[in-house]
Formats: sequence, C-alpha cells, structure tokens
Amino acid sequence: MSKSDRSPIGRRIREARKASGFTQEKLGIEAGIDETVASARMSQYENNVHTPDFQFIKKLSALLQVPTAYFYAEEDELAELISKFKPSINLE
Amino acid sequence: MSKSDRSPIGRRIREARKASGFTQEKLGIEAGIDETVASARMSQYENNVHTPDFQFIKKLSALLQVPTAYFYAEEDELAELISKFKPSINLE
DNA sequence: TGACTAAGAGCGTCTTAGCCC
DNA sequence: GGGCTAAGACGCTCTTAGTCA
Repeated sequence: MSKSDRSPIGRRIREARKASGFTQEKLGIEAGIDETVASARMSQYENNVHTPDFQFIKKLSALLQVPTAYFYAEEDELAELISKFKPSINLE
Repeated sequence: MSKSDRSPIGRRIREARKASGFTQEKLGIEAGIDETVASARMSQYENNVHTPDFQFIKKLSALLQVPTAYFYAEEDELAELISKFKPSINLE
C-alpha cells in the first residue's frame, strides 16, 4: 500500500493525542473504551490497523478539542486550518 | 438516535453530489462501484444506513472536488470553509 | 509503564432482490 | 429513470492474550 493510499486518521489521532499529553491507554479510557482493551485498540487506530467509527472520533474530538473533520484531513495545511476552527455556540 | 448523534457523512455526500448534478447511481459507478449495486449503496450512504470507508470517500473527494475532511465536518460553517480549500502546489 | 500485534469471535457492510413514485 | 430498503453473506473490527523496550 503506497503512502498516498493510506488514510490520515491514525496519524491525526497520534498528533492530537501527543499535543494533549495523553498516553494511548489513558485517551482510550477517557473516550469510553474498557480499560482492559484501551491500549490495544488505540494502538490499532494510530497505526491504521483498524479504523474507528465516527461516534468514537466524536469522543476524541471533544477530548482533544479539535473538530471531527480534523482527523480526516489529508493535507497538513488543511488540518492546521481546521484545528483552529472554533464553532459559534449553538444551543441545540 | 438524536440529531446530534448522527454522523454528517450522508448529508455531506448528498450536498456535494447535488451541487455537481450527479444521480446517486451515476456517482457510485464513477467511484468504482459495480453498476448493479451502485444505487443501493449510495442510498445507504446518504441515509446513514451504512458508512463508507475512507478509500471510498477519497474517490468522492476527487470526483466532487472537495477535500476528504469536508465529508466529516459537523458544523456547516466549517464544511463551507473546507470546501473552498485548495492545496498550494509545491513544485520540488 | 507504554506501545504494539496475531488470531478468532462478533458485528457492521455489501449484495441480492425487490419496492415505490 | 431515480431513490429507497430488508435480510443474509461476507469482511472488517474488537477482544483476548500475550510480547517487547
């Protein structure tokens, strides 16, 4: 599989996690994964072995303070732009 | 399932598809789905019955001329911003 | 502690085979 | 034509049970 064929999800999770100072296991537990499997699953996600579903990405988005779209941005420049986006408050 | 729990993927695919004038079936075929099942799968995606994988989203991204991150943006304002992003060409 | 992985169980997607307007 | 859906086959994810620095 060539580099450009891979999804950016794993790399973006790792970037945002490290910027927040979490370990893989701690972040997984905070996001609701059972503590006995949090380390394994987070590692699989960051290494693109498996892909998390969108509901899980929403939890990371809340914990790591970046929009969900951030995790799916292929271009670094766009990821940077998205990470700075702050939504206007929506009381729904 | 409350509105805020749903993923934006289906809605974003539909938005971008309609803006480009494709039918569900035609877009699915262009993206590489077998013509006998393109209509069913595209409908399932747009109605959030099933979730396409990232490789498929990359094909839609190329066909519909929006970055992959667009399909995962929850906030309309951010989706709009992302859709206008054009990566700077780096000639090296 | 922190990160990683093989392999089977379990669950979500894809295909089939229709439907409606 | 254009869009939609139930249900089973199938393939990917999650859990288990470890390893390694």
